[in-house]
Amino acid sequence: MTRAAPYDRDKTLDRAMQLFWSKGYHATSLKDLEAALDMRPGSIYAAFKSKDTLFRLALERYHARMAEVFEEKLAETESPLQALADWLRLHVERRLRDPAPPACMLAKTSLELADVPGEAGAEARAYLRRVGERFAEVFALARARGELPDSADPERLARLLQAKIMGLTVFLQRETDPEVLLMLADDMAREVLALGHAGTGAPAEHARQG
Amino acid sequence: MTRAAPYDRDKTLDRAMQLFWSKGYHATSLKDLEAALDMRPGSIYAAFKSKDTLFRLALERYHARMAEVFEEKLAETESPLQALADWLRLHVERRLRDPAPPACMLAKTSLELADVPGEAGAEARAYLRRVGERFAEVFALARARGELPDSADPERLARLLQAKIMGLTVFLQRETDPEVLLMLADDMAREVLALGHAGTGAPAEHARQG
DNA sequence: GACTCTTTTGAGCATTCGCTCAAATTACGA
DNA sequence: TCGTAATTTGAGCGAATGCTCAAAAGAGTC
Repeated sequence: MTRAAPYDRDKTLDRAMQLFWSKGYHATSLKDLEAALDMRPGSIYAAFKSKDTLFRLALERYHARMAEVFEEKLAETESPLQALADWLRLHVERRLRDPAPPACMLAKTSLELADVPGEAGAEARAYLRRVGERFAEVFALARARGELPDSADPERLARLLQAKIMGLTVFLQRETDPEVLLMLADDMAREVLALGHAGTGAPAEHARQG
Repeated sequence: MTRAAPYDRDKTLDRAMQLFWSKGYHATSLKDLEAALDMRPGSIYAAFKSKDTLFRLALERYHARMAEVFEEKLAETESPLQALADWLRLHVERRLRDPAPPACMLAKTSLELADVPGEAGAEARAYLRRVGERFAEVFALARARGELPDSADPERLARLLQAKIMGLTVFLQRETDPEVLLMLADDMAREVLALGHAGTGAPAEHARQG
């Protein structure tokens, strides 16, 4: 090796992720990327091959970051159900503090690149599927610990939760009042915790197996 | 007047809506529109002024269509709560039958045009706000009829419901199994109906006022 | 300092973008 | 049948798009 790349690949990918996350794939031009990464076109293509590839690296990074925060919360909380509820609230609190885009990048991409040829849209949907599977594992764990009735269907609960979360992040885009948003996250968190109180034959017995 | 336009403006707008709905704003080129509307660029600009204007007309149309179906269901059902639940299921059933794009065009647009200058994104968010207000009216009606406890907060319930619906439509994009989707709609419908059984001091007392 | 290998540079490619406008076409009244 | 005004046409505009590549610049070895 005779010359090291002067840029920090990690920070560069972070900036690309931030930009793509906020503007989406199509609305982000190479001029935008050149400015954000402080690199000239040739360097960008030498380092990342194409706009498409760079976008997919940004997607992968986004997924990894989100999973990291989630697993952290899960590890530090006794009850899996409580961890899900806490994470929901934490998610909104973070978005109120950070200048990060409010909506989920995976959901955004899945929608933007729905009928557009290319792998990026399908890739985003694959990541979403993995997130859903992880939620199902957590619900299964909760059931094994007796937090959920035996009749509970982890996959079904996971889909319901994931749909709610994606809806929450879409909602974050149109609403800015912190109080309202925290209330919404709280309502969803309560619905998760209420699953634990069910199985008594009482109300809120949605999402049973079969 | 000496020459009538040969095209049917209503059908033309429908086709434009379908195209924008499915591909989004940026991924839809004028070439695509020319083909879908069977019009040459000059005619399109004479009739609709610009791509942006045409897109906003498509948005308006989408909102009107959705509102129409909703109001119809509401009018034909005794209980407002039941109407909401039925409409939720109806929505998914329709998407399974029709070849229409699965995701809500308003949510899609709100996300795609989040950080992009222009009015279209804000307009989509304004329509979403109107939908939310309508939901709140329906919940208020349910409360007035005694279907909900006096302590219920219609606006809060409306936000929760709307977030769930948007999440549902995002979910529709990644999942295609009809059984799974109907199950999900059913779970959400049940959560709406469960609100009616609350107020007994039992579980599922989320979304109270204050 | 000269040589080598790697990386950056940026002018500029081909293509596509949204859009315009002078000319051709059409349907009506006289 | 003709004149007229509204409408359609499509070649093509200027600008922007994603991207390339020959040349320049830098970091290491001797």
